[in-house]
Amino acid sequence: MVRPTLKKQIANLQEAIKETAWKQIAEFGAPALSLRAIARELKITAPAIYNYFPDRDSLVTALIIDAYASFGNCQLAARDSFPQDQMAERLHAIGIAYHQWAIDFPQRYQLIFGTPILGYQAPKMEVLPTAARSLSALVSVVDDLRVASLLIAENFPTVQPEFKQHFEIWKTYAGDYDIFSLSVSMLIWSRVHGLVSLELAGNIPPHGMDGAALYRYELDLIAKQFIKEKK
Amino acid sequence: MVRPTLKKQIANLQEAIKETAWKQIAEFGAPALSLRAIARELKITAPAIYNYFPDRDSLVTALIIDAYASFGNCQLAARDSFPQDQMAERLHAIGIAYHQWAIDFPQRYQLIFGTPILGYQAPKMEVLPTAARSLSALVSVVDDLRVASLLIAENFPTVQPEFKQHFEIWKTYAGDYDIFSLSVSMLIWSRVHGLVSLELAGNIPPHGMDGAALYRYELDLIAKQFIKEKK
DNA sequence: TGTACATCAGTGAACGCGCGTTCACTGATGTAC
DNA sequence: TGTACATCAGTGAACGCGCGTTCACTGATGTAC
Repeated sequence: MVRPTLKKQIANLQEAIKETAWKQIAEFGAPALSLRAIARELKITAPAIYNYFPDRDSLVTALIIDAYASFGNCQLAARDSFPQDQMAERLHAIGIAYHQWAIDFPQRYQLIFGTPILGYQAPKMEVLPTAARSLSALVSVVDDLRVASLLIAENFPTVQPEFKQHFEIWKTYAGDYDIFSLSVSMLIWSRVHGLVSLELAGNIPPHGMDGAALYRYELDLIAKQFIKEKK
Repeated sequence: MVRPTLKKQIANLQEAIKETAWKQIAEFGAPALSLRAIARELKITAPAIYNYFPDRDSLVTALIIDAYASFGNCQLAARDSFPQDQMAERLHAIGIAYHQWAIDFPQRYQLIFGTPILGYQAPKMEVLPTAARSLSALVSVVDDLRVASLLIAENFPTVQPEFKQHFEIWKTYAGDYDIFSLSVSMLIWSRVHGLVSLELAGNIPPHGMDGAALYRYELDLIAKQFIKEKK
């Protein structure tokens, strides 16, 4: 045999399809993701993709799950770069890693946390476990802080009963964490997400103000507002 | 004349096109906005739209400018619902109005502050004045607080020179505000935006936790961190 | 080792569809005399 | 008041395009004997 078989020209076509999809999303946006364009770039025909994904939506779902997994691995690795009793350091590491991952993979970030794609509904059962795991790094550290009595609580208004109930629902997905830890985690997440998404959208106005510097500001402010100094 | 003329069946076609466009964006998302679909709904032919907008992109630009204007009017009205010396009340009103506008017009919010549409580049010169005005309500109140020595400054790290330079650029667009006021405004905006965009994307996880309640939490925390109590 | 056969990844043609944009046109409107 | 005419908003046909998905197929692979 002189020429290599067609099959082996691309070792792992399933992975190649996903990689090419990410490239296209980066260039044209997730809503414009096109099976034919992917096939064209991989020099295969479009129907070949159907051997790996039953339809376009299931490819998108696979991309979303991959993105959550990559993000979650990154968060957990950051957390575990400090021992469990250095919670402030862990929280800071998670924060920095969050920003860095978003800057490194803006398309992945937008796909899982940005404006949802209308006309596409992610199947909850498939996506939720990976999504919940990805946020567990943050929640676990906040909960460790609470257990160590290092969370500043006095600033918080009382949790309304109705509000409490919603958190109870969340707990069934995210694990049995304390309500207070969950609400603090949520606020930290939203602050961090706010800056990151403004930066990714180019709204740190205008002309490339230093997003990373502003981000470090905010991490400090978050720590000051929520964490007691260790005695 | 028995039947009305074709012209007068739709009094203001330009406005009707934009309204229909918003409806379609709400349903299918901005990237899927289609001139033919708009025409179909208005019971006109697609080329008729070209009498009002030279191409698809310029329609999108018009929608963006309208959205900024609506948002800006809402912000300024909220600010002016209290006299100039009640700055904390003004700030709170702006915050509440921000959330309410986003909930009332989620598509408009996503269009101007959400994931940018790849393949569409808004013409800066046309959009910037309206965009800058829309954020001026917040910045002006924060600057009033600073002038009255009611902004808490001690928590802030020193502004780096390079960082300062970026703000100088921004000032040429947003007005001649103090650098410190601008950076505080930016942080307030990002916090508020973070919660709102998580809520709009359905990421206040999961199943409709009370976004408005969490939002009021955060407004309180923002006020506590940035505003001194009046003596 | 050599032949017959089942497997199945990838092909190529075809389907019906919607899109933005162009173009020459039509026909009601409103003005000028 | 009545006629001729210019205006111009909206029409309808056509352009070339890309899309997701289906289907019967082909031809290399690897196995069973």
